[in-house]
Amino acid sequence: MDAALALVAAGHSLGALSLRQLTREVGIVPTAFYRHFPDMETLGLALVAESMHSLRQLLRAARREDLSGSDVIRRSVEILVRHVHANRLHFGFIARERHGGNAAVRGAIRQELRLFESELATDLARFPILERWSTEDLQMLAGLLVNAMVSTAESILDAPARDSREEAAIVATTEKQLRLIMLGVPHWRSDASDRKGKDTRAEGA
Amino acid sequence: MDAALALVAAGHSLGALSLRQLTREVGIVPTAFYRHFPDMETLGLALVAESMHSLRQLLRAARREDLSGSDVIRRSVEILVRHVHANRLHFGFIARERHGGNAAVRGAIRQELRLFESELATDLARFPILERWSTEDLQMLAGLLVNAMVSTAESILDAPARDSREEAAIVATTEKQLRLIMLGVPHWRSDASDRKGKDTRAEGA
DNA sequence: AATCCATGTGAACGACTGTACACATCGTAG
DNA sequence: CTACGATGTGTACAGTCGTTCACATGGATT
Repeated sequence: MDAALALVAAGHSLGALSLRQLTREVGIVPTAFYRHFPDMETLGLALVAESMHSLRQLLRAARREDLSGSDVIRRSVEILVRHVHANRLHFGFIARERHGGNAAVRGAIRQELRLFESELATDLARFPILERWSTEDLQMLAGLLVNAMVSTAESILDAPARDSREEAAIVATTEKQLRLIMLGVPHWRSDASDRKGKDTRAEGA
Repeated sequence: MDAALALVAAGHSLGALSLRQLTREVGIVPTAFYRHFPDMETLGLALVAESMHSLRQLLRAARREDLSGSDVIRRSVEILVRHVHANRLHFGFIARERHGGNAAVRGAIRQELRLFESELATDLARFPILERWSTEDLQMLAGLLVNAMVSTAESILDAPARDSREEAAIVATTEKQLRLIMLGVPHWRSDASDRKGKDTRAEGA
């Protein structure tokens, strides 16, 4: 599995990765692959599971820290960046295969990401400002945040080298974006979402 | 190029697409490929250019409509959805290859997307609420919006069928997210972004 | 009418691919 | 000590791959 992650990080998508290449990298003979997985697809699913474990640890790390201060955003992003670097291969794999190749792998990633959003949503519910938010709205917010998170992670991974100036710029922009999102939170009214029908459908009383 | 788009949409990433497969789909002999492109990579770059043209037309369509009303968001998302469906293959190609395979193709897409963000930023500048925003802040906002846009497009493309209930849910969530972002805009103060250094660096006067 | 250029063809090559099968090795549980 | 299960090896085969080269064709330019 490590070899597969390394090769995927080196440029191939999982679908373009040949069984023989993989076993060559590991140092075993091609047929030995079948001792461990019946399929490349099965390998892919295993890698999804492993990578998602890394992602969950990100949430757990965030939970451990006390994020109640005024610089929640800065510290959250910092945790994110640290974890992306510590698990480069896992994050890279998810980024690559999220829309890339095999349908089953793609489906697994999508489902896991949805689950991840739900987890984040329940964490968000603990913040005083979000106390009164409905579950759906929390989910919506979580989606927005996960989205920003994933895209930041992808940008960092694409950046040429660690500790580059480019990475600092990415982080700064992400922090700004999160701050802008959070500025809207106190003024949010969920029911405004149903107003879009007000022109076409009369609403009595 | 159409055949390549079709095959990529059918599941292969561009890197996993074989020259022979492609020419088989077109109905010509493998060697005839070289009459048009020296490389698969070159084909990829051509497809990036073509697909980006579709994206730009999205902006142009948005400019044509008068978006000054109170339901800017709803109508913008509607334009997006319409264009995604009208150019399924192009959007799908970009989504797939953005983090997928060939490094050159990936680089081209990233660069073009940055350009696209800049275009959107200058369009945003025309809105009265954003009149006084700095260029960088506009770029930041544009990045956030493009991000949401791209991710919405990807979700729509992954949704099972057109006109599905799933798609309606995606659209609704996206509209909510955009509305939340826009709620923050009136309260934005750019200089707050530099406050993060206030602990470590003394700021006189 | 003669010529050229763009496009497509066909055969051929050596390299790589996935997978089947019989066999080797070796740590460990009985 | 023996037997077994897990893991790896070697050989083999038929299919696909990218790329080469000489050749065909047919519409447009002269």
